[in-house]
Amino acid sequence: MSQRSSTRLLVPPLPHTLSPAQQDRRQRIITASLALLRHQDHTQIQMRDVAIEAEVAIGTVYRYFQSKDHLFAEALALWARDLRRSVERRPLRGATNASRLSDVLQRSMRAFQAWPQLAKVVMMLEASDDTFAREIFTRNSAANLAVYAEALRDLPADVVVEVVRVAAAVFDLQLRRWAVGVQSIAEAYDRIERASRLILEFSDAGAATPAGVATPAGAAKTAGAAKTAGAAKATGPARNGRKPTGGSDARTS
Amino acid sequence: MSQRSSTRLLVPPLPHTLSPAQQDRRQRIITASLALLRHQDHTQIQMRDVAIEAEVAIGTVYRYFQSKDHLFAEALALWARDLRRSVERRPLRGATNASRLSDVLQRSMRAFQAWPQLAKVVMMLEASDDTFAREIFTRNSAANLAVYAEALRDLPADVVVEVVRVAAAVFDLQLRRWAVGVQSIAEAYDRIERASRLILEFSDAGAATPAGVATPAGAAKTAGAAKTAGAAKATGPARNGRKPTGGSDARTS
DNA sequence: GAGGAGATGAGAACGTGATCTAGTATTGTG
DNA sequence: CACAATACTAGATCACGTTCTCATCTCCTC
Repeated sequence: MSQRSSTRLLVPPLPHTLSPAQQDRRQRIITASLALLRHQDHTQIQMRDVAIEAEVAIGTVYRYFQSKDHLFAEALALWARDLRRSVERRPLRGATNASRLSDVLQRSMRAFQAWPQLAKVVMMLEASDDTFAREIFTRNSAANLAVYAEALRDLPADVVVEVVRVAAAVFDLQLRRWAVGVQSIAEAYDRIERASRLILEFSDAGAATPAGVATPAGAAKTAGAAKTAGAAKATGPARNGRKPTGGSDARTS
Repeated sequence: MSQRSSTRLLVPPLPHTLSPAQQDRRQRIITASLALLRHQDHTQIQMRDVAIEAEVAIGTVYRYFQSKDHLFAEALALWARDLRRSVERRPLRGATNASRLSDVLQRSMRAFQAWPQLAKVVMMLEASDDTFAREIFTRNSAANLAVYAEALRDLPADVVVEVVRVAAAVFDLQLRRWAVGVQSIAEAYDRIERASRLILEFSDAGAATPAGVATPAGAAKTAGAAKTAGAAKATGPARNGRKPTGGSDARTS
């Protein structure tokens, strides 16, 4: 949390309980934060900046959002919802589970590549203590798992669950390493492909996988694949209208 | 970083360039932060508290450490170095790569279980912008990879690299989910075991692995394994004196 | 021993997330 | 329409990481 121990008694209202004018005001604040995020990291955006951009008082920002973390969690969620529509227009590529999994992960990575400031927001939210921010972030993460699962076919449900968990872990780590500058975006793509193959090696053994785990030629091919992966991070509801898996995780906290 | 844009010209000196009195003072600050971390989260520890505990002025704390993040990165590193000695006294358990990998990961998890505040420190450091903190944290992460690699036998070097990267990603995610309360410690152990088996399924197919990927009995066994895993997170130099793998990653930033 | 350079101490000051205050505007109810 | 309740505004204030200031101490050199 922040510098002043929390004594505020009024919690942010649930969005659906707001009047139309309030919903508009709340949304304006979120879009203002995204607009500012286009030009600078969240660490450089002050809440007073957001208030000015949204044309509300600073107290109004805190009326709707518990904290800066909470606000940026909603901003990330808004971005993710918008991106769902675009990713639904592009079917996953690949003849094997590994290649399709790699494809969806690399699309997600590519979306962040286009807006690196959001990667830093993810980092922040992963470490956030704010319970409102955490809820929103957890829902997003669960939606990610559902989308990753759609890349997998002909596997038992329990195996799918495990695979997408490992895949999500890999993605998080690669995103982080890129976001903090420890590795290049090309390396991130490469590692995603390699890990996808490793994780699903048992399931794709019978498929026509031309490259092994660690061939230099494979690395070059990966860079090419990254170029052709055009969609964004798929974080929305499953395409069949299924509930996001893991959604109950957020409810237990 | 923090509330005041950084204008300080004097960077923290490298520890080995300090006089004996200064090294003692610096170390006192680090141990003071660890002592305070025994009773509260790092978010509740103020730098003035650390200064008082270490019996130095607040300016002296900032003489040796760039930021609060930097200080707690060194505190974590000190803890990790101490724990190397204890993990070196216990050979890894298991007849297969998956079981040995699971063992070392679960030992690491157990060390955090004994001191949960440190898990929150890891979360913070993963998102930290402070370059000094980042360097120390990156070195630690690289040392982790080296230790995980020692659990793997009879695998090509490039496969080992890939496996330990995925394993580290899984560990990070499980640690985080437990630290923020999204899952229990038992679940974290369980997921570590499952992921280890999944990742290494291709290599352990010929070994005598009695449990499948998702048996309830396996889950119960995992809890037992956690009880017997007594050592801490092995983060130090490789036992054979080998250089930590991935160490060059930190040098490139 | 004297003097200078560097380090440390004590505490003030700065900056930004977050909370509070007093006045004004809007909405809901009788 | 009048009044009460609620919401918003503008800006002051608080808290803690961080930086700065001035006085004092320690160490080194001549």
